[in-house]
Amino acid sequence: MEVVRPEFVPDASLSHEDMEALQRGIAETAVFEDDLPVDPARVCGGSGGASEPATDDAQTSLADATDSGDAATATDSGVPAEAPPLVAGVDQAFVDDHAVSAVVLLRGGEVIERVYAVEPVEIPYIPGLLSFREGTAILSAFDALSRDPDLALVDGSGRIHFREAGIATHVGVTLDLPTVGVAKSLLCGAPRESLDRKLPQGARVAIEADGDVATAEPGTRIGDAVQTRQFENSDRYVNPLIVSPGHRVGADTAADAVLACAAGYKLPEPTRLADQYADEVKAEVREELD
DNA sequence: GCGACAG
DNA sequence: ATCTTGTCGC
Repeated sequence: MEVVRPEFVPDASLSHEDMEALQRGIAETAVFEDDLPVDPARVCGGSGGASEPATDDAQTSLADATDSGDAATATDSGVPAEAPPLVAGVDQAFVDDHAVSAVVLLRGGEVIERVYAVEPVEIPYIPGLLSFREGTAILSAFDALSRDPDLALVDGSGRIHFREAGIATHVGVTLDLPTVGVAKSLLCGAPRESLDRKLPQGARVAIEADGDVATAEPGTRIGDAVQTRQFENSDRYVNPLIVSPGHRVGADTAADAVLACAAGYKLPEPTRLADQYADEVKAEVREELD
């Protein structure tokens, strides 16, 4: 798919000041409410999501996958059955000075396409400016994708960001694609309840803007901590994921989508499979580098 | 000056 | 993110 807003394409040669200015523009353009082409409740596996105590039923097929032919959508029973939404997962891996961005596209829990791109990284990791380091590789991978996803889950923050323009928001606005940010730790903002305790699977704790979020009124809900997985018979516990709207998705739907895509692992399937694919590609790309 | 910070 | 053994839980 292609870039819809060229003015927001991440440019690593900008000064930090200009990068921040660009982020403010991105945040003003971003839509933090539902504006999806599909029913958010059906985003992933045809069945439910993770709300059930993890029995080891469908552990999902190992992704090797070439793909499938296109099955027609038409049904001959009375009502036209809509095909499940196309959900993409995005994640990166690094090899020396190169970023490997992987995008895995799923429909009803099935992998239908996988693409990747390798781009040299121009700048170091700087909290708050992550998209300027990884954005080029991500857009390059999306350019190789043959169809447009209905929704994409991106590793990292979306609205939970100092200027409400995390990597999920940056990518979403640039492509005008509905996105959700899925991070493993909190960049900024304040949980309304302590996260240092064992939360039950399916639980959500709102994250609100605090003084670190320069563009939002303190108290604004900018995302949630979401418990996609939890141990049953143990004193140990799994930390929640930090989920936030990227673009064209509200906080409730962002959390709904992540929980709907959870299949027994902490990470939702799209992101988990993209993470796995990025590692595979990394191993191969590792050699063809001088 | 100090703290604090996705991947 | 990346470098890694063992350990725990399901």
